[in-house]
Amino acid sequence: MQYPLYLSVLVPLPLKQPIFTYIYESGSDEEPQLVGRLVTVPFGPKKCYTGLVLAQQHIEPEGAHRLKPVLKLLPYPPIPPYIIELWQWVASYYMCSLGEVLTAAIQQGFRPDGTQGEELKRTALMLRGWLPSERLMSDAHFRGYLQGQLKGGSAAEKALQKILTTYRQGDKPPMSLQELAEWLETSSYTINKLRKVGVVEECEVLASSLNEAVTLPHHKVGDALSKAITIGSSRIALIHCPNSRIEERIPYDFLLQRVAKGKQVLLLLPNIEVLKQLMPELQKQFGASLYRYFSTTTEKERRTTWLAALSGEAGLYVGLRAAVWLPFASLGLVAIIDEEDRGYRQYEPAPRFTATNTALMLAHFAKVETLLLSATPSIESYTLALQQKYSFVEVPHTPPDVRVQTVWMPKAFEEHSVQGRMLSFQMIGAIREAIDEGGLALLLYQRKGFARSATCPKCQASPKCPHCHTTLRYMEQSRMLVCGICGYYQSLPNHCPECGAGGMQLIGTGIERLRRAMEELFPGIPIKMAEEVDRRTKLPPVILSSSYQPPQEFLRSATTVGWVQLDLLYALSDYRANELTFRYLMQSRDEAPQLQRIVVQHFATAPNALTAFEQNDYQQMLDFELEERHAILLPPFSRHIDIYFESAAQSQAFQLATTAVTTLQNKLPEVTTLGPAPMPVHKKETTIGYKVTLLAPLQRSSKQLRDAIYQLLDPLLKEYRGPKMNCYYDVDPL
DNA sequence: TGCTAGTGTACG
DNA sequence: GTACACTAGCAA
Repeated sequence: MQYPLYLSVLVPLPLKQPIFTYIYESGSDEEPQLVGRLVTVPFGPKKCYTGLVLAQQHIEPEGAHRLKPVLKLLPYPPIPPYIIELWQWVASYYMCSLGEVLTAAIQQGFRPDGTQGEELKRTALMLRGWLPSERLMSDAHFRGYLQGQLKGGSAAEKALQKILTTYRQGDKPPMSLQELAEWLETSSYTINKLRKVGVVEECEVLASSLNEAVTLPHHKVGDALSKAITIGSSRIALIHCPNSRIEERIPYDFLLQRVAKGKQVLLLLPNIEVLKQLMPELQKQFGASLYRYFSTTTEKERRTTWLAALSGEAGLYVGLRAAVWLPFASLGLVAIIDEEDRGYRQYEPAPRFTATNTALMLAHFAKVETLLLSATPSIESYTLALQQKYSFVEVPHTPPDVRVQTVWMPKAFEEHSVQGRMLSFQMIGAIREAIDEGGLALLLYQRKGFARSATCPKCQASPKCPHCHTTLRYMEQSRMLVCGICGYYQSLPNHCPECGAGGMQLIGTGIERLRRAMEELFPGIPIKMAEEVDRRTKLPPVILSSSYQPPQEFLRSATTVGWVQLDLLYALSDYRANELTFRYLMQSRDEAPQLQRIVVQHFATAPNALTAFEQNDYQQMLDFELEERHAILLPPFSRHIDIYFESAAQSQAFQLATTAVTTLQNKLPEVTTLGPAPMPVHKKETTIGYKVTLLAPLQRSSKQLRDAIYQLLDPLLKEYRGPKMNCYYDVDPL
């Protein structure tokens, strides 16, 4: 008996309600299992999208709408139910549409979208050709009928016999008619006959489903790190590897063992730089069972990896944050390297999610273990370890043999031991040592341009960005005043635009001024900015980096690291500033194998991060942070959610954000609601955004909190009349 | 009256 | 996200 099936299909669009019903006419006797399958469906008057089947039923649903039919059932295996559960969790936890999660989770290449009528772009891994028909293989009646049709002893009947005795479904790729004739040892006339009666039919098959089995790697002699790992009953282990370099945080042997057992292992890395650095060794260790999944690989390779994950191929799956979307059919382990890294956070576009947290949920739904390996774990993870939600492993280590000098700049100025505005005698001495021994001095100064501002000597006015209202910095190279946020630029005016006085003064310092000072102090020595260095030739003796996380390859060669002004990081108005300062200090020393000495200049008195770093004491930083954050209920002692209101109309956005703040403060008094804070324009359009920050106590479940927010804000947005307003959430921002 | 730009609504 | 219907504003 045949009847139509009604499918609930999730479409990859950012809608509040992205699930729609379609009709599927099934051709076979049994009810096909379509949940988890990808289907192409018509949507609206012109478009069609590939969506995910969430449910099926044969009872006609209510509503008099005329339902549209499914256009095509994609030949991928179904997405495992626990993966769909994970995606639903992401949409709910990170407060975004399930359609947005689907868009992120299944890349464009795997779900061809297009215009109705026009042939959908065929996916590259499909093989097209002729094979014995599915009906022949599955339907005994049809088989009998065909055998009756073809005269006994005829060439066609012999060919059918051959198919029935030798062919098993899926063991041959689709063939051309000529190849089919060769296989069946018959003529094109007979093939044509078989085609007409329906013994063979044209079909499309996934190329990868015919992959031959990969030999799994042998498991080798254990490394010390793998031996140290123990995982408790919580199935999550936080592994603290103090003073380690990135390659020392990969438990190769532990991962190999799981792969050798025929399991899929997900290895998450925080950024492309680390990934490139580790790739040769990973390739050596895992060989053919290494599957790569990140944006710089070819689309074909990503698709192979995706299909391998979905078909349950054992192996090590390596990727950046997007690899958490791989639909693993037989996951055995998740390993996250440097879980605290900001590279795991995605801000734009939605879903705004943290891959570390999402990967933990992936492992949770798959009921497998997770390893978090880090040199400086986040306060959040450490707290969970303290609460015994994670088991905690401290890997033995040897403190590095590096000379650490700290210079308190106010005192240095007082003693007149500062040259070129910002370099103490200690710093200059350390740089000179590096130059003399033929090493590399790497100076860190996270301040772009030449000067902080151009200021009028008479009225003290400084040109500001018309979009962001921040003071424009002066860039020496382009001789322009530039906005550090949106990139707006203008030339340096000769006269003050406010009062007309002449002789604008350049106030404050930037990395370009540092370079000029260095050139005066070290004449004849090549001094380069990090971005100018030609990586193919020998490194210059001095490199200036405007990032506190300089490129790994410079750290690898550095013999001296100089922090020109620690305060630019430490004094950020971010409750994670101290934690971040400690982490970057540690990295600038521990990831540099050649390092002899490190000099840190600072203005603040005894920053905790610096003292903890000098004493090589992670615990000291943690204790300080936990106390600070507990006192004012910051994460991990509260939940942090940011709400954004964006519109071209500034006053309306501000007004709505203000109303939201008052409503939230009145109705949720236990939650600290801050803002609205104006946000810099981040897109090219002239939209203005306001941010409202919520810090909610942990007593209430996060689900309850989110529901309460929706209940209060949805009516506000519904009532709002005026220019287009965009409102979105950012849960657990980093 | 005709055109354009902006907005609201629905999409199964 | 895209398509289409609708409306306000404006020029002919």
